[in-house]
Amino acid sequence: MKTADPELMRAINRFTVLDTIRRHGPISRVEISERSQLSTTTVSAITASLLDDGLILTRHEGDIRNAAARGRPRVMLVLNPDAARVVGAKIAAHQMNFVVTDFCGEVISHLSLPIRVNRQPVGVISDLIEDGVRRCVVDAGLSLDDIDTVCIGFPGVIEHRTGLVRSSPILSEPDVDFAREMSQRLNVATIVESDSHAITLGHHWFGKGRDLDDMVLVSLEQTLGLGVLNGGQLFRGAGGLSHNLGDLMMGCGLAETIRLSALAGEQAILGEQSQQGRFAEAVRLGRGMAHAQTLIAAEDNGLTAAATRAGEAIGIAVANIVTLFGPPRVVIVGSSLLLGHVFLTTLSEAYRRAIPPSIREIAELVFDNSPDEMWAQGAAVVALCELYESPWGTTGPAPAPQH
Amino acid sequence: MKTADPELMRAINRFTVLDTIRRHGPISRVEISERSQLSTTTVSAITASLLDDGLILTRHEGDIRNAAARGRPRVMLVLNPDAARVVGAKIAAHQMNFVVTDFCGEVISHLSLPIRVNRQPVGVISDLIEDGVRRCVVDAGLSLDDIDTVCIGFPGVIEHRTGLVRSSPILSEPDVDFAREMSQRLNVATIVESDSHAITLGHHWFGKGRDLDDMVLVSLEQTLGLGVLNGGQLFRGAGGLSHNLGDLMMGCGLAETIRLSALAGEQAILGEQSQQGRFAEAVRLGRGMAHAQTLIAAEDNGLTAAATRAGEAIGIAVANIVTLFGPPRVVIVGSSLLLGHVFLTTLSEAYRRAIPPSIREIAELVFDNSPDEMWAQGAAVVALCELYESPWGTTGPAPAPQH
DNA sequence: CGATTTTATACGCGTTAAGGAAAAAATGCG
DNA sequence: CGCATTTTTTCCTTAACGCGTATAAAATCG
Repeated sequence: MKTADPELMRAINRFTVLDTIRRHGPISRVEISERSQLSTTTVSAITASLLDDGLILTRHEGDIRNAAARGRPRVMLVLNPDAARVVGAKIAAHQMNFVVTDFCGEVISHLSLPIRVNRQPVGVISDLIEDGVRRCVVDAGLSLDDIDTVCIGFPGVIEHRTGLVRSSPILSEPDVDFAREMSQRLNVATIVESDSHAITLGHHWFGKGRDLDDMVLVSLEQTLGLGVLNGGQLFRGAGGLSHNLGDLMMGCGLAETIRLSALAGEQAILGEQSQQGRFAEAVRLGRGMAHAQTLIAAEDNGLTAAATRAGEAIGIAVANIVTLFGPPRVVIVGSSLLLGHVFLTTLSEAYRRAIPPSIREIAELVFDNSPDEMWAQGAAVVALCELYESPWGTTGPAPAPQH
Repeated sequence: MKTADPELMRAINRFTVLDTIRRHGPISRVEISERSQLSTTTVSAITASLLDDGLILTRHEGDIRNAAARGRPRVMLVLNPDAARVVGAKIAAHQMNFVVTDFCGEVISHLSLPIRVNRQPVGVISDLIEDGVRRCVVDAGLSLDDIDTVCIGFPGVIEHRTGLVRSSPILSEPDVDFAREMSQRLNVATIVESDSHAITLGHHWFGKGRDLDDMVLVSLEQTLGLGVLNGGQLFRGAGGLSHNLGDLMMGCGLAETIRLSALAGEQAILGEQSQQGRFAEAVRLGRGMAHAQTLIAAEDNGLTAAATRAGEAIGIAVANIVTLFGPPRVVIVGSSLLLGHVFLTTLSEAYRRAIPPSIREIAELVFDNSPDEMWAQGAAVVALCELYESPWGTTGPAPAPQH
């Protein structure tokens, strides 16, 4: 059971203020006070402390109120981008993406490496990731010493609390302690997180979930993942395990059951054709879905059927997720969206038919195919969230030692 | 965003102490301090306040430590059963159950009314519930004025925050504001909650979930419900809606989909036979499942097939729930358990086959068919939880006004 | 039987943080 | 240049936690 002491109180209120400044751009102390329900006194004390710690900056310009601004002008506060730097990474089967971001989550440098890591030994993958991180940091004009935290987004089932990769399609062995591995290699605090969770927070900060504190995100890539945002925070089930939608069983009786991944996973959609020729080439380059889309446009019957089947299954699964979580919005992301029109309309239609009428109105479906960079940025956001919540100094301008 | 102030701090710590006393029976202050990580000073102050408010009592007997107990003997603290009384109710299609409990959740009186409320007008149902509550209170030797809170457990989709019954199989109309209706009739604060949520908390306090702060409960009655306990608290999705498992879609493609309720709902299992003769009689008395079990034992092929089909479907659904929430335990309750051996083994077997191997070990399945009284008691627990969290006085012995 | 030991609880004090009142700062307007 | 106005800071009060220590209550020992 969590007990409360002044420290917790300070942590909560500091985070509230910092998060308010992050969300609502340049903002004055009074407005923070209004938004957060904290007294102006408290806001003043906390902002003083944040300024003292160098986490925020004052900006005297930009008071965009009524031009007839009388009285003492507001001093606007913004995050100090230079307060910290983090690295976010997204590891996929055929592609690795790295970003370095500032304290605001803005991307400073981006590195995309089209390398197949699928089924490589853990040591090789660690090597590749280490190289990617180092290079991306150098590209940003920084050194690893300038980096506060690294967060690596991995497909599969990840135990966030311990940094354990319980199972991942790109690792041949289970239960890899990747967090420790990378922390040691880089000598920087490293978080390992499910890629779905990363992109969920990414959308919460910068994407399709900016306005909501409750939502669900479904990611359709090599694995089928889920991120649940509840009260502005990621919902991590008991044990902090990430979810794996692909393991959901579709079907009524044992005779006809099949896992969702076998219906709508990347491999299931692309099928056997993808093992050969130009298709295999495209897949190897991480462009399997795009290639499939051109084939579908050219009326490839097999692929069209696969896309339809996958769309239906996902639509039903999403309806079930909505039944369980009742979110106001479902954001659907991932490479499978590249399958195009057939897939999307089938999905939407299946969803519409599967959702119980009584809750048909509560959730809206939103599709988004942001580039891989955004996934890496999401991982960076995961790292930033931890920084935001970590304790820094104490509130208030420390009683300056009298000289 | 929730901000912190001394009031919140106090509320958190008071609750922690109160909950520790409730859970760990007669307990001394030192032990509370050890368990809660609060200093002995704080525990002393808070317990003084709780004693002052009459919520707890001291007991000088019962120090069950090492017999060679030297030093000052510990003073044991227990909840004061008389600190409050609440009413819990479980409303089902053919049966209403009421309990009055003390502050510890112990049942003082229990009333079971075998009345069919199914599809009655809202006014009639309200009348019946009102009568039941009043009579149960009188049976306990109390008057309604002695009751602090009433909680009514309803099947269906309930919005706990507002007390709205969004949809329920026993109400013919949607969106009934039952909380207000009953509050007005009884002139006592009334909570409306999903019956699944009620029995979940009931099991957390007294049943199969006493030792766990994270678990999932699946209830199989007229409706198929779900309760998720996360960190010792009920997980209520966005908007505080309760879940409805019965609305889950089983099946891969649109052609073969069917809702879980159509496979494993009470009506789906009992089938058309239950409309006639002695079976109908049994159903009307709320003994449909028990009757079905005797028929199955007598090798009724139709019913056996139905039970098998339902067991398979539920087993798969439970596996999917575990995939999503990863709880260490799943408690399965409800009248359908009365179907007996065929149903239970099919369910377990289907679960075993449907659960992904990687997480096969994390969750255990537990069956429980406690009597209806426990559901009502669970509703009482819901009411008690609100009382526990509500602010009472201030911490510590108020600085006695100097005379 | 009283002194000593041992343990539990209570009390005083210091620290930290929130919040209210009022002063101080910074600007526009007459 | 003084005054009105709005924002921010300063000072003070209140509340709560934790530390150290005093006190209370029993068991043991001389």
